[in-house]
Amino acid sequence: MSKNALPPGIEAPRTLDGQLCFALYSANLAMGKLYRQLLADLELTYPQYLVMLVLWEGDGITVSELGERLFLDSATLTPLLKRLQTAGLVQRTRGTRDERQVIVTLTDEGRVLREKAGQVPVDVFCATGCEIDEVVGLKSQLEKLRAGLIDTNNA
Amino acid sequence: MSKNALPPGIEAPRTLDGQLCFALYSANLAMGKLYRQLLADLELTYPQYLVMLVLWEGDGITVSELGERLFLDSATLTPLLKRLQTAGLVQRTRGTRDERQVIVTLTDEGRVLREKAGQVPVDVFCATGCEIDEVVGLKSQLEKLRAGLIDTNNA
DNA sequence: GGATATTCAATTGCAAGCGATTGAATTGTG
DNA sequence: CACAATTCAATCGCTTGCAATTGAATATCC
Repeated sequence: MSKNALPPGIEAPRTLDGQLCFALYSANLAMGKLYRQLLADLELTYPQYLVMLVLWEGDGITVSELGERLFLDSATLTPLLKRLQTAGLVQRTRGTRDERQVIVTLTDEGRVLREKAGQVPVDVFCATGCEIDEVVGLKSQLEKLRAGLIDTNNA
Repeated sequence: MSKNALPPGIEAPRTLDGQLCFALYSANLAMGKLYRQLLADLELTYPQYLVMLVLWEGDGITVSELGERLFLDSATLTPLLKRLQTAGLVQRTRGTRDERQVIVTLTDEGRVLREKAGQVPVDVFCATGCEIDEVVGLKSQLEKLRAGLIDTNNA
């Protein structure tokens, strides 16, 4: 059962540019391209940067916990974390209490990288060409959308 | 030169959840998962569906034109179009006037699929859990963001 | 305790997405 | 006309992202 219906007289869009999904899809692609440039110096990809953001907030967490934060699963995270480990930014150790778990920890090098990454959010904000209020509002609208979509997916 | 700076006293966010990029990234992932479900019957992936949307608006266009609409390049589109061709939805023919170009045309089967896809946008709207006004506003905000980002990328 | 179910990370196979390059066709310029 | 520059699609190599499965460790239930 859907929460809401289209109001009478309103037609669902049939064109690419009429769709919310495409605005979301293409804005996300554009954001990814921006980050690729900004992260080139750090030798991080965009998803790798998101993982590092979580770890900079607090490391020593499991792959599952990382996945819950990022809405990703082990099929995506395991190879990504191996690459971060190869890059020397992260350590992966089996949990002692529960040997099924893998605990992800920052290396010193990984911690140091945080400083180098400090300018990235500022540069991103500048690149948006939006006012701060717009960015804040857009973020919360996207979070609401995400919540609605996830809610529907699990219904 | 950036269009705007952070207002004094406002700090750039350092957390994952403080970032616009992550809201965008994760909302886009959630949207992709929804579309995967909705498109399963049609045996289309999400990007393939976007390509079909363009072609349903008007086919007989080149790979480049498709790429301009979708903000994708041939490295992404060529393999995708080959899969659509294998699926019998699309024809690819070298241009006669300019043999560098490849013209993408719908097959009858591809045209028929349009009807089956008619319910998708309605279902997506329902799944958002948002009001129509919110969706419309969010779409235009995302388009503005996209424009700003692309503008910056090409600066 | 022992069988069963669940949880966790890893793996496989596939489809994007893109930087970089290639080769062919066309355009532009002298 | 000839030759350089440009355009176009295709290709290569790499990194996501995910459904489905696997195997090991743990939890649950009788």
